[in-house]
Amino acid sequence: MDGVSADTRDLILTAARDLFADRGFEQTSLREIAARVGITKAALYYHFPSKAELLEVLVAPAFEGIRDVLVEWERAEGDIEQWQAALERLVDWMLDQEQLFILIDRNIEAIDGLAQQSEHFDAHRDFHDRVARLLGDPSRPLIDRLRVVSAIGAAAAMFTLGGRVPADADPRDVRAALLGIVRAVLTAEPVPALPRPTAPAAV
Amino acid sequence: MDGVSADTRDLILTAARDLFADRGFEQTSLREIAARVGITKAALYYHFPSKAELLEVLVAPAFEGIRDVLVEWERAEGDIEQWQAALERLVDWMLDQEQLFILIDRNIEAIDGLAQQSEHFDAHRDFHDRVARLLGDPSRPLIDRLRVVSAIGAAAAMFTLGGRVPADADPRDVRAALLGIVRAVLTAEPVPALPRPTAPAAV
DNA sequence: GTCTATACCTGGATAGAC
DNA sequence: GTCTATCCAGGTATAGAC
Repeated sequence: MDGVSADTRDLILTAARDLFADRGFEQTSLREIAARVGITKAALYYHFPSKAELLEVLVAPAFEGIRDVLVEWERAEGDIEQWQAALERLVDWMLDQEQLFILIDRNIEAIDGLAQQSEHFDAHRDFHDRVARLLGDPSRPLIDRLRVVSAIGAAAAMFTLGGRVPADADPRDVRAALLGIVRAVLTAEPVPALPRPTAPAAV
Repeated sequence: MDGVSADTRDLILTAARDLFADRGFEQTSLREIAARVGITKAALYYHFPSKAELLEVLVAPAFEGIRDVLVEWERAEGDIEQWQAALERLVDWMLDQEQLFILIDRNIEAIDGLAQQSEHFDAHRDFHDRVARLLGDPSRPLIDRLRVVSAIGAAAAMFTLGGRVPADADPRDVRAALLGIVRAVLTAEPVPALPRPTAPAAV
């Protein structure tokens, strides 16, 4: 049979994922993708109606994964243990889908822009809306809002700032460290105004 | 007199900053910038040699500010109080330069891409190098590396995920919360392997 | 059903007139 | 210091070969 023969559509998706993750969505031309697959630029349009939809097909599953976590946050108002559990799943998912997550982070601006115009990218819009709603919800204590948002940022920072998991580290240790950090953020207390002697040097 | 008359170069920079922050670098055409200033697209090229350099002039001071914080991290190996002090300056700087920071975060992918090709964007490359070096340094405990990187991610998450400071919040409360979160991350301990995320962990 | 050839439009960039 | 004219690359779209 042809169970092994990756069809053109899959080859296109693979080439696009690698190029988008490497040099970014905007910096990747359809000509490059077509060349890597071995077809012409126009042939892409038989398989995908636009460059944007190519990106969406790649990232949609990821945002659906994050959405599930956020939905639980909303359900579990103020319950830190529930949040911690949801964050744990997010951390595991990030470690699992490392490549995909890097792609999303690198191209978050492109995804943002496309989501505003396109009728697609529903999952992304949904994610963005939920975060904004959470952050701006006056019915919750400010510290709780910042705890949740900062916990996501802390968990993702390794990817957003560093790019990848340190090669010399045991993945289990990384997981343990990230979970500990997440828990610390979720239970963090505001610091009363500290008079720091060091003058905040202006930029 | 022309003391008040902002010259064309300043008008271009202002228009570019607003447009880049609003719809993003790639999505903003030189035509739009020129139109907002009231000149033609080609006229921009008298003031700036390329679209990329326009962006660099805008963001360079910011990366120099971050670099100073990172330099201190490297100096203060393992000294959490030193890191906390550096992070405090970073938080204050973010809250001060909110608009600029949002611009950078929105366009980090474009900046990344341009920094790879251009001989400019030195400050950005330097920042990126230092984070990667810190994260991959086997001579430091893994937990310390992740603490520092995650602390930056936690502090910046409000901007990277939410977009801006909640309108209803007192800036001093936001600062106190962020500093508390940063401190919690810097002192976070790894969580021993938990068998089940849903287990009612007693804390 | 799959792909090539080709044309169109927008956007970044340059040259040269004024 | 600003403009017109022009070029080239890239995303988009269609017609038609196989």
